[in-house]
Amino acid sequence: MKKITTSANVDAYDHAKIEKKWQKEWDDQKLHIAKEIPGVKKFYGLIEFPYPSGEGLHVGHVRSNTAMDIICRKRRREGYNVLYPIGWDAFGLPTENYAIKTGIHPAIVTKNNTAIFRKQLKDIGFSFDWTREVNTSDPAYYRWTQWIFLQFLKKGLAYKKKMTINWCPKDLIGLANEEVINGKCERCGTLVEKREKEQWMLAITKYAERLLNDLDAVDTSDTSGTKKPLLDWPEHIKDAQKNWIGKSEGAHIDFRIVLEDDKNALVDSQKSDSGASSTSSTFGTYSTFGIKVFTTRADTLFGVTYIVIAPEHQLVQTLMPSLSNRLEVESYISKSKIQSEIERTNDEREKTGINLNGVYAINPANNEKVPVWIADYVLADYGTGAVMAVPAHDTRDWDFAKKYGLPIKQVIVGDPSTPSVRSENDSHQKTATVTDNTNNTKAYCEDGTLINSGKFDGKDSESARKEITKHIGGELVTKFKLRDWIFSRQRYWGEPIPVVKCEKCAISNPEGGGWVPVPESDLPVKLPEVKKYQPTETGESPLAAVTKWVNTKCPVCNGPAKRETDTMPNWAGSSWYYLRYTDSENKTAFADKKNLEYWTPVDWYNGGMEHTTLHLLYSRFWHKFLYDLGLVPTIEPYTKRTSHGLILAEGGVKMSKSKGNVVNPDVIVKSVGADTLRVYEMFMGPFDQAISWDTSNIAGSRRFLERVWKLKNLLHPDSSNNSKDVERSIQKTIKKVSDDIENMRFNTAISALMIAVNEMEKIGKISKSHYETLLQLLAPFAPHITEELWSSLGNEKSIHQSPWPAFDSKMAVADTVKIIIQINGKMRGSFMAAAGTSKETLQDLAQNNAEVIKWLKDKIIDKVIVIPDRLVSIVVK
RNA sequence: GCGCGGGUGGCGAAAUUGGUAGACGCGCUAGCCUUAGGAGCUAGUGUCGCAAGACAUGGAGGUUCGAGUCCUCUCCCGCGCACCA
Repeated sequence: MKKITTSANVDAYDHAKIEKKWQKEWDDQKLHIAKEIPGVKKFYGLIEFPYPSGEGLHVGHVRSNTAMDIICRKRRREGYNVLYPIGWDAFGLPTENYAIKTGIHPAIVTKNNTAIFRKQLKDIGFSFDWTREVNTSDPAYYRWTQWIFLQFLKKGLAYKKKMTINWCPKDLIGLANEEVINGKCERCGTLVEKREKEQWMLAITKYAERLLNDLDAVDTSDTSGTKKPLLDWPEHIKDAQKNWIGKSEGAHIDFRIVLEDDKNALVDSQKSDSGASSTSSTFGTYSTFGIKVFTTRADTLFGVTYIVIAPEHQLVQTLMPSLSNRLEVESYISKSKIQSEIERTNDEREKTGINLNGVYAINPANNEKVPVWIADYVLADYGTGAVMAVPAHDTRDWDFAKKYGLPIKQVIVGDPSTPSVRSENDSHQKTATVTDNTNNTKAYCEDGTLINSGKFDGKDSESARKEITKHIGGELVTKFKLRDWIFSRQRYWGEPIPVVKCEKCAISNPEGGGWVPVPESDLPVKLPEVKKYQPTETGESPLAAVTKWVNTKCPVCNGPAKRETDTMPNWAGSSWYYLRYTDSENKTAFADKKNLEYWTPVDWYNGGMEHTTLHLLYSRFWHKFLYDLGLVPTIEPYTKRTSHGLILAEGGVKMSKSKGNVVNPDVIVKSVGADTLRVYEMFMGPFDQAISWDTSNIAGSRRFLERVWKLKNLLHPDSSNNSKDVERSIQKTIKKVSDDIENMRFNTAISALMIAVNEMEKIGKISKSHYETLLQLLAPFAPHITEELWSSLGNEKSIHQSPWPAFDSKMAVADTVKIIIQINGKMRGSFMAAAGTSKETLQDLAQNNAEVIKWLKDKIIDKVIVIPDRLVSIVVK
């Protein structure tokens, strides 16, 4: 028969063979190894290095890695010297937990897992520079993580502090605030508890202002005169960081505390044996025995009807002896202490509190005497741990006042031009003793005009804030939600914190608490072998059991000392890995200055939204710190940041081992090839949006590549008969694919390539040069098949070293255009016209168009709008 | 509650400055080719309608010759933060 199956088989697209062949070839040619070449423009593309979990590579890794791979491949062909490195964020709990279960050393587990990841990544053909691979759990790497910690210590930015931490009773680990989600452990979902523990802290709050301001900094190195932002980040990522840092401008205002005895007489606090210091007993003068509140609404000061302080506030203990309801107060405090985080943050929960009987505060604005309450809706660790309550203008205070029958006093009215929340005659009531002088059903929280505020009546909120603060001797201050970073973990599989505790030094130098840094020359402090990885109930690291390791000599006094057994959180190693990539083998510094100057900052960093407030903020902090020490040349680490959307399982749920819906990329690579997998993941939908995996759609991507493969059968030796149309369509494709890659609109880039292939198939013959251009555009997406076809066309050098196709705008201009005819806004016809046809001619052609005439019959033309090269819009009556 | 994203065919989605809504792909339908096909090729495929045509981008208004796109109000979904004074 006419069977051509054999010859077809010979010619079939054999992805397995092709992909293996070229991966080896590229390796042999060292095609993707980056070298510092002074004078040649560089591009540093970065992906978040993976945690080598036992589950293997996730299809989500493939999505983000492919995206950056495409960009890097394009940059190389645009003449950039490209660094696209890879490594392992290898410290972490899952590995340690696995070690606990199996007894296998985490280092072994890590080694096995990275080997699997490495093979998986190589099989997909990413153009990583594998010679710069880093591993955060490698002593040669964490030596420098420890070294950076010592610099923090030296500058006083690392300190140990006893504090209440979030404790996960399941993982037996302390958590950073950032790792607690809705009162639960981020990793295992267990309710966290509060524990008192000495913790190493990093003073990230010292950098809060700069971390915030530099988000909107202007690039001063750009001398072109345009004010280019320093960070090319999408606004939503900047917003997320800004919200997290949480700057608010407000004022500290002092309220004097007075105590009232049984006879309702005011007694100065000095007379009580509270131990508080007071310099005056005269009503109306300033007393140091007072309470400082933080407020952003000093304009509402005249509306204060009570003061609330956090149960943990020191003043409560000071006042305790003077309280008549001492037992109740004590019981409230102990109750709120054991309250779990989840209860405290539940928004359904009603506010509770208790009055401190006999304790009053004097409003510095009007000398009014208001009661003092404690309530756990006031946070001890924000602001001053005390607030002035203005129920008329704050929702929380409103709720609380309504519940406990506290007075509500309105002092702000809305702009009269906008609907007011209150009636006219209310504004003339000026009484300090009303229980509720508003007719409102909720707090009015907007800015407005002041009333009931003495000489400030009629002022607007904004100016009143400053004036009132000044008037009563308050202080304008700035607060941040950001807290210092809890840097200790009581676990094994992390970087040991390189300090020792020396009792002798603690006596001679009490400032440092006896903590002595390990000399830099003694780094790294290596993790010792342990028998058991199990963390302890007491909250001590498993390292504490290794007495031989723990007992050491003090580097200062040579006396007996004990090593710190806490380790660093896994955010430590990832806070500076992008710097190590520039010089991964360096043994004398974390990276050579010359290399840092050449490669940094990272030009483009893609990663997940989930790292916006943790990793991204932490690493910016470390980078700025190193910049201050003169160790890195730029104030920001990442010039451009983008984020990818998650890949969900079919049905829109998260992929997880337990649900059994995890897609293994190996299986796809084996059955349809890495190129198909790459094309599919780029085509599946908008890159920055979450999307569900859909196996049935992979066939379309495979089909597309097969059609590209078969196009070679349409090669025509005579390229002279290429019509201008074909040329134009190629140019359009160059433009579209180039632009789309820059904007990470990979789905439409592939769609444009599909359109080009469809057109070529339809025409039935293609010239070599057009085919080559198509392959060149497709090459970043599908590097193997394009390389094979490119080479079969007789090219000796790799397609990935060929220049990126140049867009020729002249060739792309069409000489005839389609003109749309609209009648009363509805499309009624169209016609072809030469590009640049005059308005008059177009109108004429439109009105005489056969399809249009019937619509114009018996109608009067009211108006005609002509958009040249586009449309003619006719309005008829 | 606040912040950030989204709502367009059966499905994933396209749509420069407002200018043919649904490109591209999946799926589906019919036909061709095959011993066969989860292969390939051709044609079709928003909804209603025989058709002419009408109606269609979460909903309601508005601006405009013209709105998925701009304005006002509103509903729903996802993510983040969450008593931050």
